[in-house]
Amino acid sequence: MNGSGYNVERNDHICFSVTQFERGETMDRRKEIILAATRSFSMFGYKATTMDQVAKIAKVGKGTIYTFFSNKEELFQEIVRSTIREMRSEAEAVIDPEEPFRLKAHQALMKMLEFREQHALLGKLIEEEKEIRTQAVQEMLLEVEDEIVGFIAGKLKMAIERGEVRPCDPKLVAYMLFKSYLAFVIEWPETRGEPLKEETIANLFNETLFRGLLA
Amino acid sequence: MNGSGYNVERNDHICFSVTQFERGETMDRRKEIILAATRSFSMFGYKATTMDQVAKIAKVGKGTIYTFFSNKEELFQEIVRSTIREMRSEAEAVIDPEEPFRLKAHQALMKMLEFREQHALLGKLIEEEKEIRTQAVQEMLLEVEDEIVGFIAGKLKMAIERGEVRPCDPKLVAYMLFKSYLAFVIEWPETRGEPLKEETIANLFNETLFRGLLA
DNA sequence: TGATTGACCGAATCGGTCAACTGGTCATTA
DNA sequence: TAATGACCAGTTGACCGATTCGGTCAATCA
Repeated sequence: MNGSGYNVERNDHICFSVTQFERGETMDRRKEIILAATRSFSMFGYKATTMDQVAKIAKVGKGTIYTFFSNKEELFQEIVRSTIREMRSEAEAVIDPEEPFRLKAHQALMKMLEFREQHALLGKLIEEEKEIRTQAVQEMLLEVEDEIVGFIAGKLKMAIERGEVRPCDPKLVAYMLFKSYLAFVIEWPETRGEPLKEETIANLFNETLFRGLLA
Repeated sequence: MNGSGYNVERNDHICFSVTQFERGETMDRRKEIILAATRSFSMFGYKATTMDQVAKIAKVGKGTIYTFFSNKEELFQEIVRSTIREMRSEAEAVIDPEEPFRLKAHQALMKMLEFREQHALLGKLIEEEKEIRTQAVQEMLLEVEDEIVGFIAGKLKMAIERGEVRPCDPKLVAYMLFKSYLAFVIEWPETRGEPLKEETIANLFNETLFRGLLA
């Protein structure tokens, strides 16, 4: 653990021989495994994904997986965490500190809505947590929620200090934003059939919550 | 079905003899059954409530229940629907048309938070749907969601026409209000341990969403 | 005579068992 | 020496008899 909010794994077990590393073979194997596992987790969920299956799709022996990841759960965590890291850095990248709060919020939201594949993974995991309550999935989703809510809350806190946003409890508002986002992106399509247009969702947030937050 | 949004059952099977009806005995039996079933559904949920149990609590023979309700699911629907009707009329009662939108919204929200404490039924059903996915409960909760979202959307539409609320898609905003409400009332206590104070929730809504909706 | 009842029935559910599967290891291989 | 897949122990879920439950109806009651 470090103080930045991310868990940085101790990767002692990843020790490349120079030749292999130079030829890029080891990284390819690792990447293939992650790619295969990501696809399988997205399609079948955590529990229904077998390590044999991952090995087969990645075209490696099962034992090879265990030279990179100490067990199934760690492979899973690595995938979900790097997904979240990627989303976070893209969000940061799209936020221009010079712009007003509402525009920044709108742009960040639009950027998040672009992550279709990542949404597919999270959607599958949420489904699995609802239907079979896999413990590893439950724990991971809680971590994801904390991570995202914490991120949003941090941004809100700064905006409040800058006087751009009226004083409020950033944690609660961030929680509301996150849950509303999930409701529209994941739950609405499930019960109402058709997913909402990205623009529709972004405009809705912009015209209600983002507007209501302004100082 | 009729057009008003409620299902009005064809009650051909309820034919009172004049004497019994005058003595109020038939209505008492029906009420006792509904009371017993409401208590049992609230305490144990739909699946764990047996018809023998309901008959015992209501102090009637099991067969008597089937003279009023054609099966367990219909009894259940009758109870949930009348609970929703009650919620609806309590909400209507607390809304003073003369008051400004934000105050009405705030008061209705407070009333709902209060209602929830007195009526454990819906909370129990949400718990059951999450834990054992009883189909009858799932279907009923979807109907409840539609009913409530429709109700809120109607109020919003009127407020928009009155010029009190800025133009927006009432269905989407109502959905967001409903889902946020559930997030704070049901999910927050589950993952964060302590439930939020009613006042905290109501103020949060008031200071963000309700404010953002104003024309 | 018509309302009420609870014993009864078939269907659904439960708990217990065991074969099949899965995560993880490690001796063998190239 | 990195990669592998046969192998092992622990877990799972398909299967099955026993039990419970929703719903019926002939007998009872007022």
